Amino acid sequence: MTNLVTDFKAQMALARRNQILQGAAQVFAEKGFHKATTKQIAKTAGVSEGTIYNYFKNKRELLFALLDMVGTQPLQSIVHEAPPNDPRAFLTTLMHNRYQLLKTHGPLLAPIMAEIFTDSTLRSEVYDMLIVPMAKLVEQYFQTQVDDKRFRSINVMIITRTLVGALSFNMIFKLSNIDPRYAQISEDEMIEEIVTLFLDGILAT
Amino acid sequence: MTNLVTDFKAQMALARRNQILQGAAQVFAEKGFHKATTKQIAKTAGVSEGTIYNYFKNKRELLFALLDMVGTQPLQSIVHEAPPNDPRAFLTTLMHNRYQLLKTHGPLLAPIMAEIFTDSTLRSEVYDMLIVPMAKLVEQYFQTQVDDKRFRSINVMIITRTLVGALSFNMIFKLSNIDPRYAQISEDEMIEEIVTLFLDGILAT
Amino acid sequence: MTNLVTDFKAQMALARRNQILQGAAQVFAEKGFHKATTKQIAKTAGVSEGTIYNYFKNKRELLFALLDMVGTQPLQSIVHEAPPNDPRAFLTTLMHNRYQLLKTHGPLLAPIMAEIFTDSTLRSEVYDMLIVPMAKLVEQYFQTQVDDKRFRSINVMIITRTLVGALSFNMIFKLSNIDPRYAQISEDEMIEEIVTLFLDGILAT
Amino acid sequence: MTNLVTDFKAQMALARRNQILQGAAQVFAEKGFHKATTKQIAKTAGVSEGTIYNYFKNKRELLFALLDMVGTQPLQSIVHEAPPNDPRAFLTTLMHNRYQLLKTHGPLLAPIMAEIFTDSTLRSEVYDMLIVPMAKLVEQYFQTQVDDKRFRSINVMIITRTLVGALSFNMIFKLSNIDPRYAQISEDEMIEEIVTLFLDGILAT
DNA sequence: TATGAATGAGATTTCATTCAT
DNA sequence: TATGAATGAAATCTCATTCAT
Repeated sequence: MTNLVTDFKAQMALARRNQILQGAAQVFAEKGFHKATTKQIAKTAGVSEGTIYNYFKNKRELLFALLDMVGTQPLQSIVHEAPPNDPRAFLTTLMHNRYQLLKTHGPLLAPIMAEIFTDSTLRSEVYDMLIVPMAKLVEQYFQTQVDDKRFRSINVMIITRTLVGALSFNMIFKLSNIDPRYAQISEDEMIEEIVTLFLDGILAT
Repeated sequence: MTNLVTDFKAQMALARRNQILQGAAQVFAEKGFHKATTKQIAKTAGVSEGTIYNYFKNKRELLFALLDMVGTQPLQSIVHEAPPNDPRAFLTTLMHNRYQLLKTHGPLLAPIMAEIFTDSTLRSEVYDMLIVPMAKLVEQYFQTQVDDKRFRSINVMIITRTLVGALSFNMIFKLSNIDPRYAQISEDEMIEEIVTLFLDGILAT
Repeated sequence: MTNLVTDFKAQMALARRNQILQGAAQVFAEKGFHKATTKQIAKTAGVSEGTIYNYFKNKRELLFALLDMVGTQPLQSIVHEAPPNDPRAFLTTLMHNRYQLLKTHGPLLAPIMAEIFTDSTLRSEVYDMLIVPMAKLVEQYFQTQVDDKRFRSINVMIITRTLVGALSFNMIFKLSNIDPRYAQISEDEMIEEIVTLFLDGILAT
Repeated sequence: MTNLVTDFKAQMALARRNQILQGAAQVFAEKGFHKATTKQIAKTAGVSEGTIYNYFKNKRELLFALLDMVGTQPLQSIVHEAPPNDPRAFLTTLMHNRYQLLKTHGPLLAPIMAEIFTDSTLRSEVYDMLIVPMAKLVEQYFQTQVDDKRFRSINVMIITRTLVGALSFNMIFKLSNIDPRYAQISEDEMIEEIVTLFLDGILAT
């Protein structure tokens, strides 16, 4: 068997794997992890139930595989994209980047988030894959700014979590339809408001 | 049948209802909603499976009932407890209050949170019951401060969600064991750091 | 709840358990363990599939439970029934007893025997439950006879297994329809032939 | 196409067939018939799953084919090898021969035996292939000895089954590890004990 | 002929809910 | 009202077999 054939087969396998993942993503997004049945996933993906198990050990592995898809999102570049001496630009860029990530993968992340509260393995995985990279990046950035006296003395760990939580919460409100008032605010406005808060606080000057 | 007897019966029924809810709370906290079985709940509560269905329509209603228990937490008092002209005191008091709430009900809230991502009814209920009261309170407070020129002009809606998100995220980190560094920070320190951020921002002066 | 009620319930439970075991026995006998489905067993027993699992942890436990039924067969009495000084009577009685056991439980033992070759746990259980008691009894009897000089010096372990094997094999032939010639031989004749072989050997005198 | 080519092809096909059977034998021996998967057999044999079905109609045919391999064991020669007038030599030779057969094919015979209890076709086949040839041979030998007055008058059919059962049972004990005491007895001793029993019985003289 | 991906029927097991006592 | 045995739908996963390449 030549390499060409091998490559072709590998391509096909990858395509089929993705086909299944797409189906799983869709059904998970619609029904959540538990109410999504393998039968439904198979039907949506256009394969038989058995085929799913040729590519994934079990239903849970589908969730992990989907997480991997989301997790492999570039983040490091932000450090270089934004001018290092302009914290406003940095934070703004970072937040837009995360917003786009959630906008893209939001429906998929919901069932993953749901499982997080129950499944400690998944919890660790999400933490290591989605939280840690961002947190580390932001912490380091904050520390640098503190060292350079551009930021006052802060607990970078807490402030970082504060940032992540603040952003996440607002994103969820903006991307969901919970509060209709959010529809009237643009992504830019929302992010600017948060950035300004972090930089200047809310006290009148 | 006299009122006395009726009352006694009602009391018994209420007691039995609570008994069941205690059992459900415990098992939900341990196993999460889906892996909690009614058999297990019945055993933990010390009743039979059938009895559960005399007090609750189905397993899902147990979750809603538990949410009601958590939701009926006093919050309004904070406004009066803290001096209205001292935003730092207000925010600090508020945050401690919420922290205590999560500390008390955290294990029970986890399975509820997990279901939120799947169950839109539950989502609305949690939103109306836990988020809205706090959000409304904080929004009003913020608006007052803005009107009184103590706060600069802000989008109170966004800043409020930012506050809630920031606090929630930090609380989760502190109450879980995800990041060991959080163990070395006291509740007071954590809340102070967040409050200061909100009031002053992070820029060096 | 009075003891009467408890007893009644226990009786019912035992009856239901037996009802299921009867169904399992029948289906196992017809189809063998692997081809017997729980659905079929449930139908035959006249209960729902779920009910089976209220009484037995899994399908395999049905097999073990059936084995227990077969295993609890009296054997010790033989020692006392037969005159101790009459080896011919002892062996004859023993063999008839075992023959009756197999005649009664044969169809049920077949699927158990089949699993023995695959399932080492079952193998041990059958060995301990069916082989060991008989073997021990016979070995002791043989040893006594040797000590009393009624038997020549023999390896009681081997001779015992020889006896068990010899009897088992003949019983299987007699109870199955493999060899039609066996139909023309009575149980008495068969056992007498074997007993005489053991006592006298086959050499012409 | 010449005969040479045809022959070559036939040789290849036979080789491939054997290759598959070797794999099947190994996996059946390890896992038993039911737990052996065609995937595992294919891997062990070094072929693809599909190829198996080019040579065998289904998984069950593999078992039958393996049985054929075991069954084609020479036995007739024994009659000529052992001095006809020396029953002890004859029985001893016969038993050693069967013991070697089981020693060689034992692991493979186990899964076959397991299926016997369920599969009547297999049962007949094993009977015709393994039991009948030996039984017939032994029966004839016994009859001759009876006719020659070297053996007393016996039911050759029963005594033959007795012999086969006696030997089989002891062999299984010796080849398995069920009873550790069997490890301390040599093959020679075991067989001699059985032979002596058959010839002389166990009564003290 | 060889491959191995795809199939899909079918099996075991779980568990929320019902209902006769 | 309390019980808990019975239910049976439904879900996951396995694996012998097929078939396009």
